[in-house]
Amino acid sequence: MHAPTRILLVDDHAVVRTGFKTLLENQPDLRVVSEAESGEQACRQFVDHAPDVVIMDLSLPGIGGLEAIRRIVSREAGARVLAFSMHEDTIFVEQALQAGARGYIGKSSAPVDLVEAVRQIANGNIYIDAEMAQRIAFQKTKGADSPFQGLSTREFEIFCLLAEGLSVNEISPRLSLSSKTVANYATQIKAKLEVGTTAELARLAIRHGIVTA
Amino acid sequence: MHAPTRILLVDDHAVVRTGFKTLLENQPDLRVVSEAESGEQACRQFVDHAPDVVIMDLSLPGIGGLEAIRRIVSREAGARVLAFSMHEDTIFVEQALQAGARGYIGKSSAPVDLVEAVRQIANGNIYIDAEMAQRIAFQKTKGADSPFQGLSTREFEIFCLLAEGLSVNEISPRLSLSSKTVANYATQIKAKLEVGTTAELARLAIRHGIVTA
DNA sequence: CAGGAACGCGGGAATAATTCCCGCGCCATG
DNA sequence: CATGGCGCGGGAATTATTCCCGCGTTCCTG
Repeated sequence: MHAPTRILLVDDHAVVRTGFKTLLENQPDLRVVSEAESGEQACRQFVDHAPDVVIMDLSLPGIGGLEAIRRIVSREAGARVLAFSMHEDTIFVEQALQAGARGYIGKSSAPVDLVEAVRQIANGNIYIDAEMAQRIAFQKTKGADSPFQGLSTREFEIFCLLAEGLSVNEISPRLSLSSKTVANYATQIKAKLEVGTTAELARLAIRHGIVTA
Repeated sequence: MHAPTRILLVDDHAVVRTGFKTLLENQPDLRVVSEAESGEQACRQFVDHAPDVVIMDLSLPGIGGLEAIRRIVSREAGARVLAFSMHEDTIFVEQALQAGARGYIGKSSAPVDLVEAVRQIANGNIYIDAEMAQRIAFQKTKGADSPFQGLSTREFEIFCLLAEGLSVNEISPRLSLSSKTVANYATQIKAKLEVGTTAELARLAIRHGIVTA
């Protein structure tokens, strides 16, 4: 029997944190040794407690979860971080893994998956929410690394203006184009980005830092 | 000793639900008798189990939490619903109470507050997250208004869905409304918020934390 | 309790936007 | 030099949006 896996739990919602903690500590091989409710705090707790696994919510106040992961991993390259997020967008998974996380569980994960994920990560493996993994794999085959790479220059330009909230009829004079042309581009852009509405398009742009909210 | 308070727990995140349940059932006087992960399911579970208290997440798939509260309360005027949300904007509290909720706890609530809230609601009292209550009170005195306070309940609900990227034709079946009605609301909402496009509307919503990017 | 105002809902009709399909010219790349 | 992507936009059909209207309900308020 090994010593229990020591966990640092990071989430800004106290109720969620408590729930997670209770859930994890029902397992004899897991122990929550520390909690944090912000990215900054998480970094400090990490150096103080040197946990085996960090469970990190991605949507944190202050520096976000992603930045916190980045800082932790840059300090300790072998750090084992399990990212958690309510968001179902695959971009968060990719971002988290990019930042150095070893695993990801999402909103649709069953509680048992959380426990399993922690064990896998503790053993040095990676664990990615099955549904998310599938969706990412699917996207890769379609060649969509960054969703915007598929856009041509003109398309991207118009995409930005749409995301900023301009209408087709505001864009066309600005670019000295027919409104017909801009409308056609807009249709094409939405198809390429797989969004149905300009609101979705705006959110996508904001997520990627293309425009500010 | 009374019989334990029977609770219906509604949240679409399985992990959160499990956490809440564990937390609640550590209390001898509380019992989770049923769970639901969508508004529709919540309505059905409500009639099936007639719980003493419903704990309702406001951000649900399908019909939202607000709509679910409205349906439950319209069926059973005395229903005791405790609204819960991750959002920190006071507008959600106001909307939830408007819809018929008897209480509200927010993201910053401590676990003990959740338990306390349930007990208060079960006793027929109301319970509003202290921080939220203060902020609302403060806003009232200040006359400091969020641009959304001019929206009616229905308008706000549709505003959220539009901001999330749903089209008029996706919203109308979800709320059991004519697409004509939703389209009319959309026009009205854009006029009230002084935006010309749904992309602007989405950015506005994101800026105010109504929806996430 | 009557009157008014705000809300929720949706039809009708005109207008505007979106979409699909098409063609043209350009220019780079194999 | 042909092939394919890009930029540009017209035509036509389809949808969406908008403005205006009415109806019923509810909730005050005088």
